[in-house]
Amino acid sequence: MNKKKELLLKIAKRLFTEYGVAEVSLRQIAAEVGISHSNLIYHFPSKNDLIIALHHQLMEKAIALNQQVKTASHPLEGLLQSTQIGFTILYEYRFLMIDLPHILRDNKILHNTFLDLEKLRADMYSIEIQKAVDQNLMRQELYQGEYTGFIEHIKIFSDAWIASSAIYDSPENNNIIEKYVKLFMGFFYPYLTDEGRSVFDEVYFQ
Amino acid sequence: MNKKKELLLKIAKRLFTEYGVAEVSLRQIAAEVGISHSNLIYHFPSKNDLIIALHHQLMEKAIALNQQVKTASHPLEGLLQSTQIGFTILYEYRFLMIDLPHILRDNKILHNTFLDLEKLRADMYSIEIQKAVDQNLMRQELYQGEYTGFIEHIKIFSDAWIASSAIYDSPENNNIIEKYVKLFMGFFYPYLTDEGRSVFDEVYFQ
DNA sequence: GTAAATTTAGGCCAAATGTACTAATTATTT
DNA sequence: AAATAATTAGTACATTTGGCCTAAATTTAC
Repeated sequence: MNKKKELLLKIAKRLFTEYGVAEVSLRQIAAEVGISHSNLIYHFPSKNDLIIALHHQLMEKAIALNQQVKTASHPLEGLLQSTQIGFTILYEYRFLMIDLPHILRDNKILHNTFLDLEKLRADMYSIEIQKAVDQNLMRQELYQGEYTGFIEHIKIFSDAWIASSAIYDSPENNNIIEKYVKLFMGFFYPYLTDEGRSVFDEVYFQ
Repeated sequence: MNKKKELLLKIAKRLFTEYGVAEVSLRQIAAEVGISHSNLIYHFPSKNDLIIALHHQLMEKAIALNQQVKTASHPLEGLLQSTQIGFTILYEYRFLMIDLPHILRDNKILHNTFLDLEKLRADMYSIEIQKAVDQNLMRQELYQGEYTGFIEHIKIFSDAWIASSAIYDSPENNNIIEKYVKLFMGFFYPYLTDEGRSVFDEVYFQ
């Protein structure tokens, strides 16, 4: 990736975050960077190309950082670590999540990427929960399909917390990520066993 | 409310739902109705006025329908009923929730309305949960603030399920509302007492 | 050092949009 | 019936935006 392109993406990301994807034009971005409209188009022919490139950046960072988190002692610890990392990176690219339906509506490729990712996430959660059940950290299902529903809950939350934050949280608040990581982890608490709870408290409250 | 205005709102709602708020212009709406662009502007000077009027419709319907649900025998039954009603009405106006951040970004009035509504909802949930705890249908908190977090979970879900559905559900699926009402009710299950669970099963599975 | 490729800028165009103004038509009131 | 108010249509204008083409400038390759 070019230095120049990285600069363009950085500024595009800032403007998208500040004003929303729909409200920012290629001309505005070019003006902000200090280059001509044509020049920006030379590098990124359309707004969609910028968005795809930024999404690509996000994925690269997420993959790179998550490979550093493999030595968790418990499923719950790994979960907390990857949640913190994931939420932090995602927040940097929050314009994607804030305008997600709008972006995916006119971007079939990205939409399909999201559908694929959703399946991966569901599998990942499913495996982690199974591990936690096996280690007697989480209880058995109370009814058939309970954890399937639970996974739906946390998937929707993972997609939605940024948009929710954009609506309800004060922009001055600088504990946003911490707040939503905590809320996310709170999803698990009622499903934990007594043992799970003591492990959880230990991991989570240092 | 005028017959004419109602027609305009109906068609605007359809177009917003189908193509997204940002992608529909006043000229398109006018063309679809079969009136001149100027005429539409006479009734609704801007897109925002249409959105505010539609939101007003939504609130009127929600208030009217919820007044018919006062005779629930349990908090859980009332919760289920008002959830079903609320989700059904909201789904009719789903364009509002799908493009929510975008809409609220350039609509301070509606944004403040949402912030106020959020507080009302939180209080309502808080009261219902307290009732359920008092009636031994839901358990006590396991830790200080557990139900505060829980209310955050269900508020975010309530705001987000429509956008999530727009992204992940097949448009042919016609059990969408049922699916998300079920998911919503599933949030409560792990917090129920044994008694709460038997009541819940009875209410929910007829 | 020269040729080729890459990058950059400027201008032009067509389409769309919001806005405003005027005139005509229709409905309502008196 | 006449006057007044409400509704509707037409038009024109400024702005913005995405696309496209050409030429200049800069970098890279040979």
